[in-house]
Amino acid sequence: MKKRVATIRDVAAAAGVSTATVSKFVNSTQRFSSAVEARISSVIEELGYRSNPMAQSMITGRTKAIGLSVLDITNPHFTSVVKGANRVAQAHGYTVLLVDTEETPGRERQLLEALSRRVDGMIVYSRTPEEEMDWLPALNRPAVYFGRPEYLKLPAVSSDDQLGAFMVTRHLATQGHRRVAYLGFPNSRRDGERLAGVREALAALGLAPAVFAGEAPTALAGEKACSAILLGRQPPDALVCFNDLMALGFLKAARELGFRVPDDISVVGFDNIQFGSFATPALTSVDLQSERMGAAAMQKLLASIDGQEVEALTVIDAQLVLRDSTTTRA
Amino acid sequence: MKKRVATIRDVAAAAGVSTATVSKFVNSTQRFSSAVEARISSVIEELGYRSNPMAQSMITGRTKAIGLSVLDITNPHFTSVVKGANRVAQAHGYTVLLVDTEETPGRERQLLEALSRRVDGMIVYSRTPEEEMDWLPALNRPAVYFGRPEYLKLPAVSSDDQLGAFMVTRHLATQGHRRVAYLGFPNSRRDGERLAGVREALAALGLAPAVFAGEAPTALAGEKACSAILLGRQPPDALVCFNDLMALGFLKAARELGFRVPDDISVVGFDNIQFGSFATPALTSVDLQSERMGAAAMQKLLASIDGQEVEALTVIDAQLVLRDSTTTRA
DNA sequence: TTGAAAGCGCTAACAA
DNA sequence: TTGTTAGCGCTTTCAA
Repeated sequence: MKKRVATIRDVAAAAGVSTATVSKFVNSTQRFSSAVEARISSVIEELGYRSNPMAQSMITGRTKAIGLSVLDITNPHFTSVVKGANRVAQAHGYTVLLVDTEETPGRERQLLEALSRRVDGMIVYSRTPEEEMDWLPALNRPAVYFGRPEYLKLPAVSSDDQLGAFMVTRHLATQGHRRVAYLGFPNSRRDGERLAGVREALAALGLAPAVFAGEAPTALAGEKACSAILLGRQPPDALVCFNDLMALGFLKAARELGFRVPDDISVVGFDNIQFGSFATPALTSVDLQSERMGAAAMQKLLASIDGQEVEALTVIDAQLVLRDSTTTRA
Repeated sequence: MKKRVATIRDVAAAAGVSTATVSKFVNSTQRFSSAVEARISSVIEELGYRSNPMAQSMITGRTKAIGLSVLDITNPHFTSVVKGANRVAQAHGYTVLLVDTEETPGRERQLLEALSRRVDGMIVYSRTPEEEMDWLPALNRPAVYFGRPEYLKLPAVSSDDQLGAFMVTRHLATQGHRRVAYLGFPNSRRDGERLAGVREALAALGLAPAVFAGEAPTALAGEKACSAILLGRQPPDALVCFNDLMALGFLKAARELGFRVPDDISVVGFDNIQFGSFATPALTSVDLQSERMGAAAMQKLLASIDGQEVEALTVIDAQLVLRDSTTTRA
């Protein structure tokens, strides 16, 4: 016996009204006589009727779903972004379709294009150069972009990376560090801003950073980069890492090489992931408020889906969180 | 000017064929004369036609989407599960709708019921007692369950928690530990199995564990539980924690209390999250192969959607990963 | 206050 | 090889 799900027609028939009436009642677009409403209600209850969201979407063109694409769900920064976005979405009755591009921009376009027809809007955290993302606005769906788009005309949410980097570098300088290095991940859109912040703060003192490049925004890359930084001819007395993951890897490798943080070198990262506080020494970090970023992006997207005007760029500010991986230099 | 998207009818008209022909061609359910195929192709290209997945789903009843519900996306264990599941889904052309129940079972049912009509199947990682989840099979959608269902008749994927706990406890015993304690999280379905494994291994030596209960499966709960464990009258010489997060928190608090791990106490966790290796000392852990679990669950679900027979229970085995938080006792 | 009827964009028999 | 024709389950004028 095939158990068919009840349709609006079944309800209408059983309640002795038209499908139009049921539809309007269910969506509370119109009130009816209490007799009718009661009848419909009880039939719905009895039949266990639930409207078919597909059919509904087909007509209304709205799916109550949002596509969210991140670079790597395994990175706690992105996890927090997802958390924040998801929370807001849920509160508004939306569900999140997750796209993890796994740091491979190749599939990104394909995935998002396929997704675009199944969602009411998308939030995109991408590494692809803006100039190669013309297809995104062309999808003709409300979208929010993470970062500071210069070419793309899309509402965006961004952290203030340059200011964050400036702040932490300035702090390091104030604490007496003079040989500040930056371990970056040049492939990232944010890398330039962070480096600029470091440069800016140092330039005020007539200094410049040594710059190192990691091969990925991961702990492993941080580990690998360590020896070149610490065992070079002019080892720095402070290191600003592109993110906490790299900093964590660096910390581990430094210890294995026999260096002591922060005595030999102060280390800071970005993102303030929770695991920074469980490292030894606990990691000083620039908190970009990842979860708030995700929430802000979702809020913005929902507002724009709702037809509201949204400002072009929302900047979430950075906050320096001091822990034990930084110290004062004589 | 309203830019309308091309429908199958537009394509059919422009190519001088019927919509049925276009449909069959697009879905490659049938071949046509090369002249016709060429004409359709070029029209599709020209009009930028893409089939409307909603309309398609409404008819076929398949959405090419899978609902995946986890307890807390912020926990790296779940993150890895999502990663594994997502990878398999993507490879099969499915997208993942993420549901983060945030450890609050209240919304779970509501969220999943709403989701069930928009997905072809679901994977559920839940904390709700099985007896209260009758609604899940009632949703009448293929589903895969994480754990070992006894009441629910659902295909499942599970780690071998008891064996994992047995292994690590046995190892601790072999290394000379005699006062092994367990810091659990009784709300979890897995807690009982892990504790049973600890008990089993200890019983072989005529020993029994001291059992402590954490208030959440988080690092913070691990921190909080620390003092009661270390400063009690009979402090243990080894502690098995419910998961790595709790172990990490414990490690931190223990250090703050002036204890030394592993000299004063050996500590192990479950999940083998990547951040365990960045703690000091690096955390010994039972690797449950979270990512593989996610992948296995998705594979199983897709197979069952595909109409294949799937075995009731897939067990992913646990592997002990030794690091520096455990040692040998005299 | 209620209902009839025309679709939304597509697929799937079935015909030709 | 191609087309005709019913719908899928629902919303939405528009009329009663």
